[in-house]
Amino acid sequence: MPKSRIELTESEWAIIKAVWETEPCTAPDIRQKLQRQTTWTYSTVRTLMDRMVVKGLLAAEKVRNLTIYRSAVTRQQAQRGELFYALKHAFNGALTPMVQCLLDTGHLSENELTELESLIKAKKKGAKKA
Amino acid sequence: MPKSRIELTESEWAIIKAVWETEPCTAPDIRQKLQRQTTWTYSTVRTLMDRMVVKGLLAAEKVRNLTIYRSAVTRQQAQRGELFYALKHAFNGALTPMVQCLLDTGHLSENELTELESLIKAKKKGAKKA
DNA sequence: TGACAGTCTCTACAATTGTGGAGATGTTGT
DNA sequence: ACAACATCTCCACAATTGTAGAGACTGTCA
Repeated sequence: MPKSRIELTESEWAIIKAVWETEPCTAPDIRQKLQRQTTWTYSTVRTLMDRMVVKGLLAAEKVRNLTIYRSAVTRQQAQRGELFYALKHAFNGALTPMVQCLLDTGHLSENELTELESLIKAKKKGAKKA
Repeated sequence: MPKSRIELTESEWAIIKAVWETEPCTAPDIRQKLQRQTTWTYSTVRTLMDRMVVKGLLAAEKVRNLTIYRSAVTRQQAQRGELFYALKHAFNGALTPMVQCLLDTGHLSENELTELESLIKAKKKGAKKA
């Protein structure tokens, strides 16, 4: 049961996404990976990653003089954290208005809408069984 | 077209929600309103609100020695900002996975699911017309 | 007309976040 | 053995965020 409330800053999101795709990895690896999106120096990346270790978002391990990083939270966990944050603060925990807002705002194609419908249907079926 | 990217901290959410419900209002009003949730002093509330004015989240007006505040962004705008933040960072902009996550995580009753279905249906219809 | 209560202004300070420089150290090819 | 390079460690500093005290100002009721 890792971390109940996960909240990431924009920079942290950038880092952890790169880590998920690369782990196990080093700070230089991540810097490399983010080269297109940011101009962060090694120091910057390193500092961010070390702070994330302290927060329990990443795990670090020393091998000789190398520091190997791994994620300490899954993508799902992080996604949920973000979603809950929005849900709780912006929508006072009410799901339906949130989805409503999503529908109102997003430019959804008919296909996507249909897809959502099937998601819900599937969910309904699952719920019934359980 | 006010503010494109709206992002609020937890404290700011607390404040602006109170403002939406009370505006026009003063800092003491808001402090009062938040009494149950926080133990903020007048100074704290005031500082927060003034900073929000600088950011364009609130508007302030002086009447005699009173400072009257109003929201400068609508609830919708703020909600969208929060939602987009999550959407962009946690889900790389992909809506369907986001809804998926919502469904997976939230403990939705059958009723709520049905409600969501009708939302989508309505949306579909609207989209067709447009 | 003075004591209060309510409000304001100004200032401060610690924690977090964003960013990165300087210099030490370890690794390797020649 | 040394130059070149990759990586690390340590430190720094500005901006933002959370939190609030001290003291000035004003309107009001006895």
